[in-house]
Amino acid sequence: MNDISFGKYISVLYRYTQIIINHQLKEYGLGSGQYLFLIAIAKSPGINQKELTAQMMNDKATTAKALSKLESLGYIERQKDEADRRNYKIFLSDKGEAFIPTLRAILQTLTSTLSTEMTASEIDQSKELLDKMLENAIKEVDRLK
Amino acid sequence: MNDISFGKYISVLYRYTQIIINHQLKEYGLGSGQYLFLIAIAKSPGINQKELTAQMMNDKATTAKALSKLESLGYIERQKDEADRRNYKIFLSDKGEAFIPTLRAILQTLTSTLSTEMTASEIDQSKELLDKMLENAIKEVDRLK
DNA sequence: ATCATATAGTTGCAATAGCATCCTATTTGC
DNA sequence: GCAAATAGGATGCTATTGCAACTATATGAT
Repeated sequence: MNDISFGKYISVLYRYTQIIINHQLKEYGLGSGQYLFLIAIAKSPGINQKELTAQMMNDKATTAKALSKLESLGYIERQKDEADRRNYKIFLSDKGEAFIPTLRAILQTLTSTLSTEMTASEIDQSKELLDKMLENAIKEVDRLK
Repeated sequence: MNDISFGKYISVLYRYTQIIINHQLKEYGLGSGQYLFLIAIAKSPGINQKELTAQMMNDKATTAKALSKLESLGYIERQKDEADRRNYKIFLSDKGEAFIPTLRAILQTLTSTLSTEMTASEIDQSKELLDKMLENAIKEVDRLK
């Protein structure tokens, strides 16, 4: 009946959500590669790139590039950590702070869009199941490294 | 409790599954960008690129590039459709046919990995919920175009 | 029959992302 | 105290992907 593999579901869903988010962020000069970093920085002002990389679960190179773009667009500022000059402390700029509510609204809209015609309990279930799959994927990737 | 957005779940899960699949396909010269095409061609020998693009839900350029790679690696063959010389008919080569069982096993392993510690009914539910989200995403993307 | 339009596929470009490597600053071991 | 190892971050390269523009073939309206 439903013989579509998880691999395909995840791939298509990812690419489609990218298209939706890119479309909504375009007018702010941002793309799908940056918005999750803004959310994370808003939650933890002064965070460094290593911690951001861990939270975002990506490569440190990806973090560096996303932050470069956010900095050049004026959404964030990087301050050398004088206590350990290998680190930067990352903060939202005023422009970044001002954008956060808009961004949260955009993300809320995306969540609503994806969960159209789903009950609250189905939404919870979805997150739980995604969470389980993600945990399994993380363990497998750890095994590979 | 669980305030991770769908956007982040989907993004991380996609990237991690890519890492897993890339790792498993590496020894065959393939990457995550090609394997779903092989599955689709195995199911519909002689399919053309437009139909493949529709099934894969991606851009026709992505299809063209994936098929170029599969062809240069010897997994598929493209025959001009003499009835309409704009089309190619896509077939698996002998090498491609021979690889399909291996590929199916790899995908089965991925599915098993992702669904570790999930009951059969949770797996079904996951697919149903992914399916709903995907339908919603498709509708939204249609709206944007 | 001809010319406009539509369609299948290709190519160029840009964005995202991971891996490997490099650089500089810090820490550790002797 | 200094050499070696480690750590945070940057850079180069490659793969995947989407969009836009292009080519070549086919269809349709006049």
